[in-house]
Amino acid sequence: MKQYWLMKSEPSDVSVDDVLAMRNQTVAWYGVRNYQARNYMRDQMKVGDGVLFYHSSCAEPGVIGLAEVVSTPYPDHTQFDKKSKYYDAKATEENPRWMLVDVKVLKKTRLLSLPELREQPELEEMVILKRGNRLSITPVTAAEWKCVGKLLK
DNA sequence: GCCAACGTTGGC
DNA sequence: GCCAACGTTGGC
Repeated sequence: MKQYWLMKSEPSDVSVDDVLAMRNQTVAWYGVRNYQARNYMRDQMKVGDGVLFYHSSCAEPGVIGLAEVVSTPYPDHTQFDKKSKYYDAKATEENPRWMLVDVKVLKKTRLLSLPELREQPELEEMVILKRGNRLSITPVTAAEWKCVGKLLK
C-alpha cells in the first residue's frame, strides 16, 4: 500500500530547483542523522511512495514540490566521507549507520506556506504542524495528502 | 537506567 | 539572533 511522507530540506542546501536540475531530477536524501527519520527511510519507505517536498529554515517555509521515492534504502555515503559535515566516525562500510533513499521531484508547485497549512482544519493533526516537531521526515496520511493536493491545484 | 548538560532544529 | 522543544551524551 502506498504511503505518503513529508521531507524537509533547507533550500540553501538542496532546493526543489536544485533537484530539478539534477540528472533524472533525483537526489539521494543524504544527511539525515536522526534515528527515527532514518528508520522511516530504511524500514517503511517503498518505491512509489508520495513525498511532499518541504523547504525549511528559510524565509518562507512550506511545501514547494511533489516527489516520490524511487529507490530502496542504501547507505548514505556521506557518513564515510571525512570531509563531509555528515561524517560519522562510528559508521563503517561493513556496518553503516545511516541509510537513505532516492527521491525524484515530479513537479515544483506553488509555495504552500506553513501559515496556510496551519489554516486547514483537515491538517490539524498533521505531524509537521504539531508543536515542537523537529523531525525532518514525517508520515502524511492519505487524507492529508489529498487535502494538500487540492490546495495545490 | 536516570537525568543533567549540551547540541541541534527551525520558526519567528 | 532568540529560544522552545527535543534528541543525544555521558557520569554516576
